[in-house]
Amino acid sequence: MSPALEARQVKNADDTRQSLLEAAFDEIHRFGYQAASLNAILERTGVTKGALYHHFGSKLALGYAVLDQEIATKLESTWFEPMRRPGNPVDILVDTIRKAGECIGVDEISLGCPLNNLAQEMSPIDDGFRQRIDSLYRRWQESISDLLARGQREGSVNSAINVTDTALFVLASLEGCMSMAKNAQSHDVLMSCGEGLLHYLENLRASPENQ
Amino acid sequence: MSPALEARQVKNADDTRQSLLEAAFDEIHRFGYQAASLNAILERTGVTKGALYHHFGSKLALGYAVLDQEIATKLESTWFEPMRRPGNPVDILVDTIRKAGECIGVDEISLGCPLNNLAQEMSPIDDGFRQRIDSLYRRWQESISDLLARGQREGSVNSAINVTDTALFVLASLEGCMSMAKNAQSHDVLMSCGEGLLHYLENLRASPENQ
DNA sequence: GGAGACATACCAACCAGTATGTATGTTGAT
DNA sequence: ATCAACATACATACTGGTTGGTATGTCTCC
Repeated sequence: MSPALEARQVKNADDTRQSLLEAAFDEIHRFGYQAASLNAILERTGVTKGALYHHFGSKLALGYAVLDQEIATKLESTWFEPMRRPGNPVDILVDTIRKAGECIGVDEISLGCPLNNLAQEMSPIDDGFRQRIDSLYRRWQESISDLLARGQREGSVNSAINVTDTALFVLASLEGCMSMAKNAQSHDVLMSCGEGLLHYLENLRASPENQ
Repeated sequence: MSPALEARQVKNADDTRQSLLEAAFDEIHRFGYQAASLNAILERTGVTKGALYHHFGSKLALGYAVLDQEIATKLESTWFEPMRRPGNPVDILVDTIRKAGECIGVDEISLGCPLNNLAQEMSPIDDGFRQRIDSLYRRWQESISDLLARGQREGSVNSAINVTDTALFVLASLEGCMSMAKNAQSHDVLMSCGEGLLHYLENLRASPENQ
């Protein structure tokens, strides 16, 4: 009975913590970190300020936790994990990008990529944010470069390209396309900009005579 | 004597206004629009709050003025104007990008592109900002697509590409490269990411047999 | 004497953060 | 088995500081 009670209490505490993280993610996604209001987060969750400061020592700690937990897990499931699956690397890259682009709503488009939002806002003014964002971008870049490197070993990706630099450019273009679509608030812009990226990716395939 | 005195007074007023615009640009560039402090701007310029509200009706009006005047003129001189000059279009594009990348300091890199910063922060929460930013991006895209279209007419650019979509992707990649470099706070990242873009631009040239 | 170009003093709203209180367990000694 | 001591997980009320904005006064130039 003791472990059951303990489990229930712990789960309730974890629930409040999680609901705070989710509300904070949304608030930050909408207004940015600096303009995010703790009071607004508390109002939406029904949690009190005492509870918030029990779980997170400061607004900064809450922001870091949003990055480390909410944003990192979202990236893992929609980008990193699909890219580890077997298959033709360029096909996988194209599929992952296309799938991410297709299943996104107009409201999500206009809110933009949460990671890029935080990067643009916080990296120049807080090194804690910057380093956390940097490590996530590095993992993202590595997911792509690992994929391309495998393609080179298997002969499906042009062996002349530098996979590290190419992965960086692909990631930059990806974020750039989302930025343009965000400001235009247009799914069409995302798609026609994405077409440019997909066209670039096709050029990465090994030319037939080399295969 | 009368016109001279008038000129001096008018010039003083214009000077105040201009120094407010410049300080506001810098403050917004550093901290974003929402976190930009009017008091900080006043402190740096030595202008009083009464003077600020004499020239600008609100913080929003000041923000719009920074976009319409400061940012727009900077874009014109470093991007739009060079692209209207005669010469091989792809060469011009490459030169303009390379030149912009070379003469930028590390501190400017970590502050990022002022237009992109404002776009990411403000476009979802204020339509006045969004529309102004959108029109600037459209002019930027047009500068590029006009250049590419001229190249197609002159036979130096691959006639198969859609110049509008290509210009959009080039612009997106450009902003993406600057975003990655901003977060990495690294000139090297800007350069190696920019190499990816320049490599893409080379593919836009008309293939020899078609010339 | 009236308009342009400020200067000074002030205000209500909001912000992150804190001090204090409390209800509910958990634990260890008797 | 019971009770004191302690810890967790909050809840309430408050504080000092900052924010954008305004009301009013002043000085100069035409």
